[in-house]
Amino acid sequence: MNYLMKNVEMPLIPVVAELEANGYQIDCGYFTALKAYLEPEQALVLADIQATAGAEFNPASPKQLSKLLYEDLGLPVLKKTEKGSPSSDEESLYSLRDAHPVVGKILEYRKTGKIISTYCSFPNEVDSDSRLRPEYNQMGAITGRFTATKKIQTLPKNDRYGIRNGFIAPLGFKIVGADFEQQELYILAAVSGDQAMLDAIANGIDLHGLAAKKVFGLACNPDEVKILHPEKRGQVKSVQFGILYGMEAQSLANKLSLSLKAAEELIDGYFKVFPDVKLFIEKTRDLAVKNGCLVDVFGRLKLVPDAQITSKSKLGLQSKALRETQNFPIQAAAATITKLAMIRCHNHIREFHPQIKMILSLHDELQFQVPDDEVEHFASELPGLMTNLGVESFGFKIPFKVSVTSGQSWGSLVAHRPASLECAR
DNA sequence: TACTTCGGCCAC
DNA sequence: AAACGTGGCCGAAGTA
Repeated sequence: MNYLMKNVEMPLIPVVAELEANGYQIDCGYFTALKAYLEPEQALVLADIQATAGAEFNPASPKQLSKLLYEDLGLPVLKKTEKGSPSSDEESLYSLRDAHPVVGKILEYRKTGKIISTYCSFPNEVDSDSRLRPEYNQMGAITGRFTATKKIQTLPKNDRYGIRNGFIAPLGFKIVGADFEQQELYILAAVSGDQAMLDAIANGIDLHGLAAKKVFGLACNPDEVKILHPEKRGQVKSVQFGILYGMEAQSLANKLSLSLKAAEELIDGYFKVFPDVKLFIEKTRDLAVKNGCLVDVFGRLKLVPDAQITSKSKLGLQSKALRETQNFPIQAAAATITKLAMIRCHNHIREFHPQIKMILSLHDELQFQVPDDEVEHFASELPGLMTNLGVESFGFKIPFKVSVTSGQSWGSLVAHRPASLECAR
C-alpha cells in the first residue's frame, strides 16, 4: 500500500467517524432570536426597494434584478456572468452604488438575506441534543482537503451578527482550537526548499516584511516594514498570496491597480528574493505540461490533461489548468499535514483525555470540546502534537507554528494563555 | 412534484 | 471591493 493509503486515509476513517458522531453544540435560541430580529428588518428593506421597482419585484431574482438595473434604470453593465448575462453580483453593485439609491438597498437586502436563509436555519438542522452533525467527505476535494455538509466550513467570520457565537461548548466545557499559522506558506518553503524563505521562517522574521524590504530596497528591518511601509508590505503580500493560487501578472495588476509591466516587475522582484520558489513553480508547471498530471510530496495525484493543450483557441483552458497545477502541490501537502494532525490528536485524546471530543476540522485548524479542568493541560500539549508533523513525515526542514485558542464559543476564541502567566497583574 | 442549472456568496 | 486555487448551499427559474 502506498504512503497515503497506509498512513493517512485508512487510519483517518475512525477519526472521521468520531468527528461526525460528536458534532458541534448549537445555541438554538441564538439563531431563532436572530432570525426573529432580522426578518422584520428585511421586510422594511424589501418595501423600500419595491417603492422603486414595483410591488411584484423580487430582488433575490438575478433575472428581475438585471432587468431593473440595466433596462429600466439604464445603468451600465460592468461585468457579465459565465453564460454572458449582465452580472449583478456584489462587485458590480458596489461599483454602481452611487449611480442610484436603490443599489445600496439591494446590497443590504442581499447581505441580510444570506444570513437569514443560510445561517439562521441551524435550529432546523440539529439533532435532538442540539448538536449539528455535518458529514465529512475525506476525499471530497482533489487536493485531499475535506468537504463537508451543513455549512460547517463556511460560517461567516467577523460578520455583524456574530454567527460563530452560536457554536458553543456546553456548560462545564470549553472550545479549544489549534491553528497551523500560515500553513500553506510553510509548505511552500518546505517543498520548494527555498533557503531564504526557510531561514526567515526559522528565525521568526515577518516574511512579507522581508520580501518588501528586498523588493523595494527599504532601509528598515523586515519587522519594521509593517509599521513604516504598510502599503508596500501589502503589495508583496498579494504576490505571496497569488503564488499559492497560481495567479498571473495581469490579475495582480488589476488587484493593485498597476500596469502589467509594473506587476511583472513586482513578481520578478519577489522571485529574486526567493529564487527556489520560482524554480519550484516552473518545474511544477513543466511537469504538468509534459505528463498531463502531477504528484505532490506525499504522493497525491491530480490529472491536468488541459495543461497539454496547444491549440491557441483554448489557451484559456490551459491557463486555468496551470493555475490549478501551481496550487495543487501546496494545498495537497497542507491537507495531508492536517489529516496527520487529526490522527495524532485522536490517538492522544483516546489514551489520555477520554472526555475530550474532536468537533471540527477546517483545513488548517482543529477544534475540540474540552472539560474545564483539562483545558490548561490539553492546550499545553497541542503544539507538541502538531508542530513536528512535517519534519517527521517528510523531512521538512522547519517545524510548523501552531497557535492555540480557547473560549466558550467559536466566535469568542482568544489566544490561549497559560494560567501561570495570568497572575502577573 | 422532483430534478437540474444558473447566479450569487460564504469559508480556508 | 475583489480579482487567482479548493469547495457547498441558497433561491429563482427552467425542465421532466
